[in-house]
Amino acid sequence: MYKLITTDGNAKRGEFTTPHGVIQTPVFMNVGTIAAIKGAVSTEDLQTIKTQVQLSNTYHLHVRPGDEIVKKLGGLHKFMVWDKPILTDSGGFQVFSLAGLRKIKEEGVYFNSHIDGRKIFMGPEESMQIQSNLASTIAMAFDECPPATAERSYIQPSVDRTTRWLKRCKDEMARLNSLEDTINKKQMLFGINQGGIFEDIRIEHAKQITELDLDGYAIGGLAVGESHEEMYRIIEATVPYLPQNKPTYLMGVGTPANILEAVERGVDFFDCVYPSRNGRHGHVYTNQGKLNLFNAQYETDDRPIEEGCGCPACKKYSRAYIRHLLKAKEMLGMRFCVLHNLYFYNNMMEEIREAIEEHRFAQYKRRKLEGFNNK
RNA sequence: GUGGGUAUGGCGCAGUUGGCUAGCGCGCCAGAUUGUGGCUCUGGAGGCCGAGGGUUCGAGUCCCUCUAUCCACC
Repeated sequence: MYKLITTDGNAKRGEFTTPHGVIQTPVFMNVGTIAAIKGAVSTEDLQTIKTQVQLSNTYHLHVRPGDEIVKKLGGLHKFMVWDKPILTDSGGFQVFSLAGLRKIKEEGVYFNSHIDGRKIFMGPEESMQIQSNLASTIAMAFDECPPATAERSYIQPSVDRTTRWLKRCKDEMARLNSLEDTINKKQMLFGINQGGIFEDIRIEHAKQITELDLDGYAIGGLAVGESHEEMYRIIEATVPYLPQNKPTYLMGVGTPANILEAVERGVDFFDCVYPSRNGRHGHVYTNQGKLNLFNAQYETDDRPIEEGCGCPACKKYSRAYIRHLLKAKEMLGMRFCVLHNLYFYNNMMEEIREAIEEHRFAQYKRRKLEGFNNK
């Protein structure tokens, strides 16, 4: 259940109540694709870096260790020892982003495993069954995510199929939630809006999926090659046609600046691999922009990544030490950077929520963006 | 001491029967990365080819001397 606390322009400050606790929005979900945030990050760490929601992935967990195994062990929450909300992505994106050979049919998608190459079929029902086995808090609909370069003639039939798939997802989820041995019988389902960079297709699709009365709605198929301007234009055009009494989730986005722009346009949920992946690569976020700790200039820099930052890395360790760890390919270096970046994101979301509550979001955003550009 | 091998960017190596601005891997210096394969990709800097002499239109490639180093033997 989504409760709107207050607004500031189009920016929304809300609370989303789930069976695993309340999510304060806007929120950035921390990506742990394989039931772990890469970089040796534990549940204990997540508590210190203000994580509210973890995101895991249907496709990855289906391939390894297998959703049946996770179910036997009591579901994802018990498996990874995390009692707060978990959102599972449907596997739709992975089918299109990393499976090399694939065939899209009305019933679903045939493709090869990226682990051992074996053939896998996944359709709406399979995705729901896997997510039900994983017992996440929120399941995502199984959709097709076409590239930004896709033409209208490809997008329209693809979106129509995604709509048909969404109805099947809803029916299957309802069936699964009613079964006796289902772990989470209150699993929520978010639908996904598609339509590439065509506003009219986006809007029409938004209207159609809104009728299905799901628990939340995502905007998918963005940040896949189009420009920032195009992305903002589509968000601005689409959000008004999604239900305002449900959370809006912008999938896979993005940079801190992307998030500020999207919050301003009414988005509540975000997720992105940037803070964790960039962290593993030594790129760290600060209020003065992004730093690459591999750069030679940090070799003797004994300052923390960011002065005054409350993350476990900045409290004690220097840029020079972390750079050394990174250069030596020591896991601890990655770990510090990932913890810092996730803290940076989670903390920024907290600041955003406060700014909206105090109706000074526009000012907050402007200052933040100015800082990022200082680099 | 004798015989043999090797000397090419920080390290490890390619460089055909001598032919144009000497390559490659790693490292180094930068840059990409948006519902994650700790990956991958893209640029860049850096070498008077151990030293000296010779042959030749032309030598990293052939010849001589020296130096360094490795192996075997005494």
